Amino acid sequence: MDSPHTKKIKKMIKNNNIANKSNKESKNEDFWCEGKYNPEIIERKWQKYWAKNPDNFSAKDDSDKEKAFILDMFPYPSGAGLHVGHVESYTATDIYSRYLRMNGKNVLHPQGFDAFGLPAENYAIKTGIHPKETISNAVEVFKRQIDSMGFSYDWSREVNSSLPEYYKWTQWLFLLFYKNGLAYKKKAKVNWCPKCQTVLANEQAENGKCERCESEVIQKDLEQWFFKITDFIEDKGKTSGLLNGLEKIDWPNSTKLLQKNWIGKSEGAQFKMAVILNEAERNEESRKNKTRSFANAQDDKHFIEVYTTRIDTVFGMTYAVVAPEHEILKRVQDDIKNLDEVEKYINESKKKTDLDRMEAKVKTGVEIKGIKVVNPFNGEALPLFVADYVLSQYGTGAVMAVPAHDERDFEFAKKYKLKIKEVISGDKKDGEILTDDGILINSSKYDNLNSEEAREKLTVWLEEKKIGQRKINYKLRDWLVSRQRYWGAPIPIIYCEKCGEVPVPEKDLPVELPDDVDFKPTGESPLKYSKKFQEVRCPKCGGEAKRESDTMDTFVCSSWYYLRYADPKNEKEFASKEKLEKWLPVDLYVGGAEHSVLHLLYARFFTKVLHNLGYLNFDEPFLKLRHQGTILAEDGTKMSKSKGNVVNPDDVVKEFGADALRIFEMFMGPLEDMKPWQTKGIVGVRRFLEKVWKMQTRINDQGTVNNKIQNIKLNTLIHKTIKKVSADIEAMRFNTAISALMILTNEMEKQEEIQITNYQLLITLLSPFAPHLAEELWEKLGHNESIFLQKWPAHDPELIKDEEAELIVQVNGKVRDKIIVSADISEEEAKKIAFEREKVKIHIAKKEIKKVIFVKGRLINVVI
RNA sequence: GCCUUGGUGGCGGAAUUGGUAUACGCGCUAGUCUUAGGAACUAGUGGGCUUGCCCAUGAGAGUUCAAGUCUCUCCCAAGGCACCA
Repeated sequence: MDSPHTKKIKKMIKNNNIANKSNKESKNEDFWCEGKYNPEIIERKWQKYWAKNPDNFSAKDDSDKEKAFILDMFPYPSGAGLHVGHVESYTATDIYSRYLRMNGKNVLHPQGFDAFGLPAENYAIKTGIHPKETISNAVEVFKRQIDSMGFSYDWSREVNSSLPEYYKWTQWLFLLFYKNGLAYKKKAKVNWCPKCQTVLANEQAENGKCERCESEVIQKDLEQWFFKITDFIEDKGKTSGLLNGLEKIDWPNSTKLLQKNWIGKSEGAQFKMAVILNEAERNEESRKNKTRSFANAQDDKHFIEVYTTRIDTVFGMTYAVVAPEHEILKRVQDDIKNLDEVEKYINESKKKTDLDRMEAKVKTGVEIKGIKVVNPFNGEALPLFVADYVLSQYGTGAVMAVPAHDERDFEFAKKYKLKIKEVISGDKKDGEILTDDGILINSSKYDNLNSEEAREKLTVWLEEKKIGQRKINYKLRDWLVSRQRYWGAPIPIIYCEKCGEVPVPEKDLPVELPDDVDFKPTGESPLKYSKKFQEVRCPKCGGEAKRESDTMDTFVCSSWYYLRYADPKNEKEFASKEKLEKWLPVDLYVGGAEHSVLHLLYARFFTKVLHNLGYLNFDEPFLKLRHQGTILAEDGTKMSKSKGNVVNPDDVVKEFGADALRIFEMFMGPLEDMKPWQTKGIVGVRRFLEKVWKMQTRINDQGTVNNKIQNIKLNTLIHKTIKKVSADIEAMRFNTAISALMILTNEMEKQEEIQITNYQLLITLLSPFAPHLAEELWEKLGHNESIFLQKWPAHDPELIKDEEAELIVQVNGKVRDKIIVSADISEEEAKKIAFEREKVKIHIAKKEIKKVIFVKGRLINVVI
């Protein structure tokens, strides 16, 4: 089979097998390049070439071609270097970008670094090395590693969130929010370590203990900066809200749902309940009068407000509960008979962190003696409790308790032996309560209504009596953006004794981070210790003033970076309107699912604010979003440094080549799936590349065709492959695209001679996946111009039509035979042929044929 | 507890509107290549037996000429939320 020439080449390859890693390159470089696929050499060669010809990949501000903005989530440059997970998503966007460019699109495909954040600061505390240095070293490593993968980023647009020329605009945006009432200061509960005298992030205060000194963390009210994200939950002006906006973007449903749940919209009713303070008022007559008249009472000592989504169960209320922080407790404290007990409970609750409260499995509470509340619907006087299973921050901080139809109330009522009154009938299991909707019972004139109808009527009643109304609540709170940390963008505010809170004038931006900061934990925001930084003149009155010493949450920096790529060097604006209009919004965004909520929600919020203020002409930043699935270690567990099972891309590139690694990561499975690494699996991909490489020795460039029939079949396959690979790349099904390329390669390999045009098509189809190999082979075929300046091939619809088809013959749905027929065979003809087949005859035997089902070109099913 | 996504050979995974289950790759088996070697080549590879038939897509039922795909019940795994009234 093999020609003498091929045999000779094979022998050469054999004698110099690639497993031999000893460095023989120097001996005879020409020979090596000729005979053997050596990714180490060709990858370096083409990376150099691409670096010298950045125009091949760069985004053109002045081009008329249709734009496409393909974005990766910019990485945090950690000291650990690039991870195989980075490689996975970057390869996906690189393939997509290269494909789009070859299809004539003007592609913006930038990369940058999310360089502020805790790890570098903690490292500085430990080692004394300045975060600036740590980060710049890590960035260098990342860039080298990224380039070694052959990713076609437009480095001329690189951003780094820790550089003053970037965070100047983060600060500018803060001031924009501030001036528009969207950034404000208020007291907020924070985790506070009394020994370190500092605020701790939630993750530093796990289990209520300080990460550093192990002492008990307490909750402390401190002045903190917030962004008013809750203003943008619903549509605002021309801007769609964070909820509605989700409907028009192409994101994974699970991610949209996560955001929805995080926002946590709930629709219900809020109403007032009269508070009875003493025995005298509990007399039947006065209570009734109270019920009817309290709505007009100006003295709010006399009622509490509760929120519920289940007003249909209101007749089942047997008690009410307020959170320990509820203000009613102070207002009525003179009337509380067991004040000592109540105060003790409140104080204990205050000590608990939110985490403790949530983790407490047993509900606790204390009845407030001497006080009753009145259910306005039936005038019943009910006991009032204080219990920390009711959250002060949500709703009104007070709830009506319906133990018959709410799990939490049921649990509490069982423990304190409170009445349980059923008011909804429906199916329920023994020993359990009914929490679903049903038909109302024991609810006076509302009996026999279903829950939904009842909710409507009861709410209307509340509104008519002016004691309540419809109410929508959200779980989402405003975004706390201030951090008592060094390595972040300083908040551009100055405090003057005379003028108070003064924003830093725009001309004075950026407020630069001082270098002369001691990182050792002193207990306060490190910026407080830089005199140079702290002591300033008030921009308004020129008097002595102090700078805000808090920095911004790193999520602020990452909420707008995608906008900066449009105009990364602009010194006058965060980006010019013209360039924003040219490049934004992002057409495809790829990154980890761990950002489903915070980063992606904050970025959407920023976009909506800027749209509302007229800076942007769109209100959703990322039109299409996909997540890359986690790559697990070979044993199916998560890769982690401590387990020592982390795969370093550098090692893989060294052993198998960047092209092999790229293709392998795409071939492992669907992009979004979690999948385990298999070092052996990469061997198959490498073999595939070798096969493509070796085919160059059997090229027929004379245009003669030896086997016409074979050639027609191959042509069909080639055009089918063009169609499939194109469709798969567009749908980001890279695994099946590669599989199709393998099938084509295997088929071409069987040919005695390979037509040069076919080989060129194969290489072109492969080029986005294995860019180095493709460039090298393309050059060897005598082309002077980069393969990436070629047009992506189009398939010929005429050529993908099969002449013949394999018709499946079934009897009663079971496959009994397969026949090769002409693809457009008619039902009559197919029947005729099928009934003549021995295998069919046997199965039909003498039975009567009831029905024949025919699917054109596919199958014929005989039903007996 | 609630929500979401999944469960297909020894492994990673394919499978259009329901229409050949296991494509492609790994691994494995046998063989080939004038030393050896495999990250080379060739062929085979879901299971069972009576060798042309039966059984197989987490389990069980249902709809259909036909189910991995649709419907219901249950089991398991991963991820998210978690006292939000």
